[in-house]
Amino acid sequence: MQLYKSQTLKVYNSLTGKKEVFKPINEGHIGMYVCGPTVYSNVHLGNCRTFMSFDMIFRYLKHLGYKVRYVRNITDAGHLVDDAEDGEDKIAKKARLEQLEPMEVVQRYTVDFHNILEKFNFLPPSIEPTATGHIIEQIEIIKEILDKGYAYEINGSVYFDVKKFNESHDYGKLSGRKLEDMIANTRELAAQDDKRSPQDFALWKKAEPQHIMRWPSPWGDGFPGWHLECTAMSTKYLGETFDIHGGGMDLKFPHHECEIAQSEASHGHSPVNYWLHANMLTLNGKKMAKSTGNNILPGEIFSGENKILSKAFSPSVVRFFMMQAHYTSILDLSNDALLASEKGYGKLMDAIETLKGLDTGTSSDFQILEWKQQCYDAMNDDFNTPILIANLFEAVKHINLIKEGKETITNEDKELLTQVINAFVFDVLGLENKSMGANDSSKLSGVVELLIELRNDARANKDFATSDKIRDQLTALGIQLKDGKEGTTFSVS
RNA sequence: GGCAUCGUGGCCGAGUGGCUAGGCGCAGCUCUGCAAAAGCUUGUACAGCGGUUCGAAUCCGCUCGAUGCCUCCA
Repeated sequence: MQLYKSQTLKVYNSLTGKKEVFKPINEGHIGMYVCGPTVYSNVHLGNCRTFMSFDMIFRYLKHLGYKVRYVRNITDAGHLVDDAEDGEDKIAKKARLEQLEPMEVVQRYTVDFHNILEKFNFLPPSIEPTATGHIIEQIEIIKEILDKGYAYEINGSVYFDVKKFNESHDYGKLSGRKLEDMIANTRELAAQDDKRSPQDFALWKKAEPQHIMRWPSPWGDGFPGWHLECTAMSTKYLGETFDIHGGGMDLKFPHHECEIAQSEASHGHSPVNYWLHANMLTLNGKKMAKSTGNNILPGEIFSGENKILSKAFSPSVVRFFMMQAHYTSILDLSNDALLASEKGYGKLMDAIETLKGLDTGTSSDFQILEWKQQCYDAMNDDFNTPILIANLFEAVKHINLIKEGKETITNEDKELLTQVINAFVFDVLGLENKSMGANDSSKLSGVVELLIELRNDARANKDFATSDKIRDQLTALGIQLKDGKEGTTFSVS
């Protein structure tokens, strides 16, 4: 039997503002769409957090036995740099600045994006479609919206008529905005453009002669509006209504609001049952911004080449750090916080190593089944990874007590514990055991075992000068010796 | 200016109308030749001011502060 039949998953739906029992449209199957990156520069860490949250969600849904089609797009066209006047595409602008073909920019940063995600141990999505690969689908949707009367064409561009749409639909229901308020608060300096009202947004933009990214359309050469690709691609691969749509909080308005409007206008019904929004990452309590220098790239964390952190941190440690916070909370990254996570991560991994070699007995002091359900309860409560991790540390405590001979565990329970802990740590949280222990390279392991033996001989002879020299020099090399009841083990940092 | 979210102990970060979150750090103890590791024990909280309640950090109001959105943005 699939796990989802016995576990009740609840998710926080941004659309209703409530935690709701999750029920897919087709039993056993889930369609999930997440807004991916615009590939005009290196992915920054905040981006990674959002995608990591949905990677974890994807992993847990799969763990529960669902068949998930996870679509995460690559935006390689369509996002405007400024509003009306030059109408220049972000990608095109970067291409001009770097003297590259637009697709060269796209390729470079797509590769960077994939590299970083791989380091973070992301699962690849089921489909990773690009905006430029779906121009035809986007044009089709524009036609439908025009046919239904919710858009107008002017000077080779097509705009979505928000006011008209709002007469029969609720524009703003996701972000809790009222069109009247938006109109009242419109800034004065709205530049000259063809829009009937500032709230309207472009479905198709006419390309000026110098604009290098352009496609033919019924309205002339141009390029698609910046919200349309997600509607086109989610509809194509997941259908007109699908289960989960995710993205960063900052996309709630206007991006996701516009997606809803486009879908409702063209298809006549709401596109998504559960809207999930991942929250922002701040750096030292402030928002990340290139302009202020309060910014860090994932690669700079892994290499340690940055001015913000005292040392390098591995992708797994960063992942563990992010999993220690709930995905809907703002998370603040700082040196102290990463340092603390690194220690905790090491403790967890050490315990998983210890578990392998644990002696078993005739009874268990640790109620594994009860604990196991607590782990599921945590994840079922809107993917509460911090609580899951707290539960994992409960297990760590027992593992260490058993190792010290203060508690016992049966063989059967040990196997169950191993299975559950591996499932949650590696499959669901997506952590990797990069801190090698004795299972690392056998040569290193052999050498350290030899040194441990020599040290123990020295200790037996009360030659503490020699034994301390071995221990201290190994420590200096990053190899920590751990004396226990059952002998000495080591870990490499 | 408008909308939204949030404000927890030395740091990070869960949660909740009355019952230990957890990690890191600090202190004491056990173990150790000494340490480290591990275990045990302990302290320091719920932004401020009012209100609802038998009882609120948890609900309501106000104030202050932070973050996000309102223009592309995970």
